[in-house]
Amino acid sequence: MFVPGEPTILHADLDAFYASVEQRDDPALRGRPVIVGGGVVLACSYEAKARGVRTAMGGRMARALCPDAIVVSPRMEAYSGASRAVFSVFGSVTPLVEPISIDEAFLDVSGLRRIAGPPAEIAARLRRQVADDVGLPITVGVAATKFLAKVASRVAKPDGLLVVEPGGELEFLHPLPIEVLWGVGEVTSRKLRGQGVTTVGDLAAMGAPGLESLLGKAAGRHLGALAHGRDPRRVQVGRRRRSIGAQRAMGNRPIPPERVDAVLMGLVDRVTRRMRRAGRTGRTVTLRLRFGDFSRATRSHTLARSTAETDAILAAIRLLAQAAAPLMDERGLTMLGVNVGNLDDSGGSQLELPFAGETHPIQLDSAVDEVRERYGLSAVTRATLLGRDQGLEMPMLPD
DNA sequence: TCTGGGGTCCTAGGACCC
DNA sequence: TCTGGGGTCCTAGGACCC
Repeated sequence: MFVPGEPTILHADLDAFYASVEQRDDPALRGRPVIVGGGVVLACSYEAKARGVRTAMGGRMARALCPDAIVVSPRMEAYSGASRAVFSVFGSVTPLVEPISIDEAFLDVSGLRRIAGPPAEIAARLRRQVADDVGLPITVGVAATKFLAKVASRVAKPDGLLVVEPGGELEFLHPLPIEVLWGVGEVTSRKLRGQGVTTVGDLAAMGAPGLESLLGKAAGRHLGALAHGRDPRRVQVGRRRRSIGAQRAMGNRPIPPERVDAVLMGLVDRVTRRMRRAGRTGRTVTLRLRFGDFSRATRSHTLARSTAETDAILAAIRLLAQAAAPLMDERGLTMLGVNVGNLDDSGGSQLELPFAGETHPIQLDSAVDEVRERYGLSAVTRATLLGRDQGLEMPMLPD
């Protein structure tokens, strides 16, 4: 049975984020169909969506649907800058912010009624402030649970605000198509529709045993609960990433065998740099492959110790690639990816000191001394010599 | 229309340990 | 000589999300 609760969770979601940033920065793009990305559509403005263009669609089809669209290359720095500005607005509303991606987050405003007014007012102010400070449209859903708040923002898009009032949750939820449920993608949708289940209400009426036998235990249980409006998940602050990866696709052209090692070196370098910058180390190294027929494969290996060192991770990736070579020959390789998971903290922030010329253990020692002089003896927990390109990495104690 | 790059979580089998 | 039940970790694959 569903127990209605106070709508105190906000789901804030920027509208057509990349495309909106482009329209903000170039007045000539405003009011016009804008597509970000060339080969595939990374994002598109609502004017383009109205013509049938969708995220992840092939560029050729997008241009066919909307020949007058303006296609722009992505500017990732502009988007992360805009994202930081928006999250700083979130942070001014409440410290209880759970980021979900570059352009959306949950906010828990349950304790703020006395000082900031009811959630609906907080949400309206938040939207105004993002518009005024950052110049971007944002939609906010407000409800008693994360899931309902997320559905509310989806229904309210674009540039909207929707509060799911207590007691009205199921009335709001049950007429909606099953695809609004988090966890219903193409495959699950097909399975459910095959059973005549098309709305969330249908799914709620289905009962746990049928659902679990159709979709598996965890997924069945999860979706059954959501369909009844049950979602006990709290807004979590300070969640950390569990894996870091990079990949490289070559369209439908195969990657020649003699290029594989060079691509892998580039990917490993990208991943390990990002790991060191984030102060993370990892143990499980995964090689991801995609082939001409769009089948996929992964090969992974777990190292004895957690690391962010380029050499150690590259060595593991090379062994995996060697073992997978027959597969690549057979099916024609079109994508290579490198992932490091099983992420640990390496114990705080870290410092990279680039050296010109050869690195040497003595330089490491003097660098450690220098850091200790500046920040105290306990500042350096570990120092690693990473080789000429990487300089020094020194995980520091948290501050 | 063939399909980018970054992630999360779940399942299932096998190895290994107690 | 044969053998239980429970737990953890690792690997591979798959669905899904933005």
